[in-house]
Amino acid sequence: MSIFSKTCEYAIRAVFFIAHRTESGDRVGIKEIATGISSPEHFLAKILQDLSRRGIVKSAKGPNGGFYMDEQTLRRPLVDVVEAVDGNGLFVGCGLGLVSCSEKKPCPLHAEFAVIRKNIHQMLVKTSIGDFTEDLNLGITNLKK
Amino acid sequence: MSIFSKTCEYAIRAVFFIAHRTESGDRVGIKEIATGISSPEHFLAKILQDLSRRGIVKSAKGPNGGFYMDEQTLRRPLVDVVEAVDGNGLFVGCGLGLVSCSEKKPCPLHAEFAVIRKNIHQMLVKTSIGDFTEDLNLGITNLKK
DNA sequence: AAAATAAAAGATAAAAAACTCTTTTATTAT
DNA sequence: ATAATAAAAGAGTTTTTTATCTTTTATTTT
Repeated sequence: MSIFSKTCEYAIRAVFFIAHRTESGDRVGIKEIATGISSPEHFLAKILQDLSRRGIVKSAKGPNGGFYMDEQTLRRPLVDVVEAVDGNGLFVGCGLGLVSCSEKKPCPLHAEFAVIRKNIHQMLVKTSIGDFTEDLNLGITNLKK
Repeated sequence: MSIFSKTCEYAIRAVFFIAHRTESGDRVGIKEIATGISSPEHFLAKILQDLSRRGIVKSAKGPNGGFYMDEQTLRRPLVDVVEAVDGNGLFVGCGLGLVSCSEKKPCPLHAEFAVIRKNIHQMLVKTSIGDFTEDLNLGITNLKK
């Protein structure tokens, strides 16, 4: 198990990649993104179609088409990407899978999980898609394999 | 997505239940555990077989048989249960799924995830299976549905 | 020894997640 | 208008996870 689903990992890596490649305003094709983040091309295509429908990335068909981002999408918090793909199960909901778990009727790990869930949520709310472009440009960080 | 797999959620709930029901030293059957934690009986049986092989729970066949725990297993940290079922992917490994991600060649969220992973790990190391028995006995916490 | 009990083991089935391939639609450039 | 390009959409397949059912093995009680 990892924190995010595979789909969500690809989604986050893809939006980082697009942000980093479209600062100048131009577009980047699915093939280039897929190789750039080491993901299966057609599977990623499905994911980006979905993110596009939800307005998290922009896309254009035809020659010189591809995926890109505008100032507004670059400022969207990471939590928007995660929620679009994996839903909010990571932030709400019981760590032990109990639907009835609540402050009143808590599971044994309720308090412990509250802290962890809050940490994850805050991290994803504080960070925006565009925040990571500079380090990628500088080669400090990396999205491949 | 939730933090743990369904299997792991059942496993944790089951060990809590067994700990809580076997303080007095007696054994509890798979049927009783399954209804006590709202899990599918045969699926849970598989999980407990595995935990039993790994020494995380004890079991005995035949009349008056069932699952139980001794002092030693009650003191084992929760992380042992999680690692037995879900592996250590939650504590080690990259949040974005990059196998090559490291301090030297980090993914963009490397630092952010380091904190979260450490939180989760510490929580699971600090808490033991037996730590939750009292609250369950008092009816403060709950393992059903 | 025989019957009853309960976990272990084996074999299968259903559902969800991950992944692939093909066709269609929109856009641009010639 | 035509050809070329690239995403969108549709229709699968494969793998993993979750779940069920049946048979076997070990243990206890009578």
